[in-house]
Amino acid sequence: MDLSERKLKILQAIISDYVRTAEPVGSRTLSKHPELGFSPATIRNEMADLEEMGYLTHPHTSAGRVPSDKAYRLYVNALMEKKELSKEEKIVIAERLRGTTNEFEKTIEHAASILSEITNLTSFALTPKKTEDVLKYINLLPVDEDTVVLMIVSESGKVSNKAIQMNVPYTEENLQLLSKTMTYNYKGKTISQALTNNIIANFETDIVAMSGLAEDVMPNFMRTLEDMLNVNLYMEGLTNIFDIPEYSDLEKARNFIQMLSQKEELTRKLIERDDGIIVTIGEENTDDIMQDCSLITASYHVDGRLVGKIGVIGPTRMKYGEVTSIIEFLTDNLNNTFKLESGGNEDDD
Amino acid sequence: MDLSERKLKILQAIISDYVRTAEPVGSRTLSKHPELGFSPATIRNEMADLEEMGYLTHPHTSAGRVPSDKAYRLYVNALMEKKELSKEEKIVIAERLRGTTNEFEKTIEHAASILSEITNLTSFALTPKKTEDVLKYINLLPVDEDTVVLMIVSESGKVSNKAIQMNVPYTEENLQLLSKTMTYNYKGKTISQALTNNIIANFETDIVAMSGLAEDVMPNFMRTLEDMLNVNLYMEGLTNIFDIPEYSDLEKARNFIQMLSQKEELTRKLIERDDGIIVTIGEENTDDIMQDCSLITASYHVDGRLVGKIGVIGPTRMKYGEVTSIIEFLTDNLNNTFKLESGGNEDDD
DNA sequence: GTTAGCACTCATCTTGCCGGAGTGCTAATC
DNA sequence: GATTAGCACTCCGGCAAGATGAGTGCTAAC
Repeated sequence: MDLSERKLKILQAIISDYVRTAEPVGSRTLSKHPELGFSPATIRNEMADLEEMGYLTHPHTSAGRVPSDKAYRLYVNALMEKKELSKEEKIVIAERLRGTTNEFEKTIEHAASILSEITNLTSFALTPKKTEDVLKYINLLPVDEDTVVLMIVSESGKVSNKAIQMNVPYTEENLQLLSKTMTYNYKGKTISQALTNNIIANFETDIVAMSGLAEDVMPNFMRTLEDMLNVNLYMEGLTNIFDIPEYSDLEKARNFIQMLSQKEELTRKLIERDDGIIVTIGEENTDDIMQDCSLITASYHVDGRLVGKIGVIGPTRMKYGEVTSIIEFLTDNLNNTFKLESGGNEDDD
Repeated sequence: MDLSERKLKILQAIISDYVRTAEPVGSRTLSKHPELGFSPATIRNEMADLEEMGYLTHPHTSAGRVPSDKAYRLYVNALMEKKELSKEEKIVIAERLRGTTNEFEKTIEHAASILSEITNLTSFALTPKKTEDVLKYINLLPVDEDTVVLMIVSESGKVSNKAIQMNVPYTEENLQLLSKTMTYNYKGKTISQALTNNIIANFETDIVAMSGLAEDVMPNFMRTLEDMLNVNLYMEGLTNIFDIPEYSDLEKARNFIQMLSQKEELTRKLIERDDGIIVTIGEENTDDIMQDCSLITASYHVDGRLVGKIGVIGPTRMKYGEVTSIIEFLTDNLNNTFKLESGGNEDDD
């Protein structure tokens, strides 16, 4: 059941009108489109067909047509033209992104805020999950009698640490030995590899004198590794939702904001999305609560290895072409930023 | 112009009714109050007086009376009874607070979430500003040829660090020397003292060999100290606002949420509030945007020295007595938690 | 000083009406 | 056979009129 050229044109016109105005589109309005030289009646017939095929719906008998999720899907897959950003726009975005401090987290946060400003949608950005980050250096430092600081440095320049309360007395020598052993065992391993490889077992047999020390240190080491995997979620333009007619209903606005307030859950959902630019439209979202939203996410890369996410969430009625172009440009930009300038010059915390 | 006993009683009844129902209170309703054995007409006269004195307002002629901010202020200062929490409530709260992991930040976050749940308002919590935190130990650690990790440990157990890209080559010996000098100079100083006391000047004259090193390190040291002063703002129950009749207007809800989205600004405002339980009602807030909100904040202490904030924000029509009692109990609880268990057992980040 | 009574005000809810936008169907037209 | 004009029909949204009811202010009586 292929769509005729004409049906496609009509569908496209309906989508573009509806996206612009948020009003159901009628046959008369459409017949005035320059590319559509047909009378309203003809268009009505075509629209009736399109409705039967599931591409359009009808809020009520005497209203115009509204695109269905299926129509948006078709649009995104086939009809949509990616809007190439103008030179000026590109410059503005690039400038604003570069204008930030060169702190990693701040740059990400800023990218989200730019995105929400340009698209007038709610945007978010997720810092990379450091599963693939490689351990470089582990050290244990004496602070006072019963406190030792564990420090872990990774290739990406991230430094993590934890103050450990020691239950057994330690000597500086033992501490150094343990540091070296740990570095020897874990250096070059990714965090996720390290997490599945607890070397405490070896200690217990190998070096009896250190087993007590290791028992104090290793659980903390593991927990710190886990902490290193934590990602930050930045969100911007939450109140943009109030400008969107679809959410002029208080109950809907509430649900939307409530959904976005559940940061842990949201983070989980965003992380598990595939890489690249992914568009999910309305019902395609597995989540009940997101059934009338569309979500566009993209991944950016740090050092070509760590993967973060950035994207927008908004009503199914959104400018898919424009938004994807912007996100694409933005992630390209981030990829470059984090390729060239990356190194140890980033911040912990 | 003192208020008669009777006027006070009437005012109190109006406030308690209005807080409960969110509806303007009429004379007939009031005359049915058990403590108010007067006819509606008498009460009307008194209400007219109270209105003249600025304690009541009138949405329109044929509506009941609504308390003004001035009335709430009087209520909070003199009329309100602090509601002593019941044993069960106390136990529930204490249990839930204790049930969290013993990570500092998580506990604070959890406290905010408990607070918003119990009060049905929007709550927030601010981690302590560490201005008064005392430096304990500073170390510089070689990582690779041009990377050094700066580590700062404070009395409160906070460990901060920063990977530094070195522009000049270093020797391990120099590094140690600099570490020691810095520790010697800064140990026992508070962060705010340290920030106003850049010792780089001394280096340039004293130890020429190290001046290059210090020039690389010191700016990073200062920046890290500044970072250590950053506080985290947790917010919970943002969508509770939608349950409050005052905010059933979309525009108002939007403004409220927009205000709370500006985290930096909000943080600043909260920090600069006085310690102890502070209630600001409606117009008392210096901020335009908060003129129809009331804000209740309290401070909690860590180690008796560092001060954090916790509180709620909601409509001026709120249960001041109940809320302040809850906040008081919660901060007492936090104070105890952070007095006994504090030490080095907290997390960075 | 207190209260009953009464006229008056004003918001809100209900109802009915009308206009406009848009549809579906049929018959005429190209 | 595809296209179009015409027309009856549907439904939403806005508006006005009227009814309702809560509450007030004032006056006069208790």
